[in-house]
Amino acid sequence: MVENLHFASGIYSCYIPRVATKKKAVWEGCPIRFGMGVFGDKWTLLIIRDLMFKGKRFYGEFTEPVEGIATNILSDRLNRLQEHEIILKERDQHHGARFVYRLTDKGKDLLPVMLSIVEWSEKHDPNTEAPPEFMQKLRNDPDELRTEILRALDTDKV
Amino acid sequence: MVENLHFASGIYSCYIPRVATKKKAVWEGCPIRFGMGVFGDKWTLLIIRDLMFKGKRFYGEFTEPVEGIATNILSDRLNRLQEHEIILKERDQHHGARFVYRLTDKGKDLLPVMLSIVEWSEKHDPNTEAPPEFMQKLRNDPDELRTEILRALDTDKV
DNA sequence: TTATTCCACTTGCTTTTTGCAAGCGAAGGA
DNA sequence: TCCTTCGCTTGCAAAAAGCAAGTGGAATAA
Repeated sequence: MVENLHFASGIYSCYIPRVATKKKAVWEGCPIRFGMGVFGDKWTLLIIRDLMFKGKRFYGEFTEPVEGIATNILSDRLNRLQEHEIILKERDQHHGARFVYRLTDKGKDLLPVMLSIVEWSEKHDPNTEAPPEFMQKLRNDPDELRTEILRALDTDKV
Repeated sequence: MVENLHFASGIYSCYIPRVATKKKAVWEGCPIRFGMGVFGDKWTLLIIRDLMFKGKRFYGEFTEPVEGIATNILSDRLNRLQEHEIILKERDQHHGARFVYRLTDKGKDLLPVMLSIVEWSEKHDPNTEAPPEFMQKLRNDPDELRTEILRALDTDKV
């Protein structure tokens, strides 16, 4: 039975040596566990969604009450994302009082993760609001869609 | 600037109407938010990983101290996953005292999400333990890899 | 039949994280 | 100079997670 999983047995075995010790959890090693250490909570991927798909860049924009993240949690998650080098923070050229948050290349690399979540949710959420033309593009020409999104993120930089 | 995101503007706009109201969060609608409502925590995807890649099927196996999930949390997550129809629970034919947990089709549909996380983590975790031959297959022939994994999950059923 | 073991939780308690509202200091503009 | 905006920080209440021990049903052993 488990022998059939021989192709995954490498992944299986890779968890054994690194055990989360008391008071000092180890989140590296296993790829899924590593991911959970970075975005294993409700809010992190929602922030990344806002940066990636919604064109949000300013602190204040993230607090808009769509889901309604608390400002202390937002502050904490933005810091963690900076520590993980998934976003970076710079002064706004045109509006000196505020900062601009942008995805790094490492952050942009999360695009396939985001899109696979979108695809799963659109299929299984009976009340999905994912726009049909987006889903159509995602299914018919995902490479083109990814390129478009990345291009938009780059031009957005200015 | 944001105009460049026209292709995603549908996704953008789809968040506006459904606002998480006080004490009654709405997790449907937006695909990313929907996903977070299902697996937006540290443990859920680790359990799915164990079912999908590690051939684990019994309650006791999930508690093995690799990451070390507490039994009350495990119980809670298994119940939630059942409610979401991502896993199902049956008596073990050969060993009547215990139950077998298995992924439903909806659960197996999470495979692309899992694999995209694996790909991202392998790239960005300097201490990754993802086996090279698995990653090679994932990059060279992802369709074949997915098929293999799904086939193994089905034969595993017996 | 009775006793024992295994299994899958459940309970009670402590610790940590989150949520919420208010406040605060630095920078910029009037 | 004063006022506003921005990006947090603080204090406190509520919820969730972690931990260890206990429980009750089903199977197996005597």
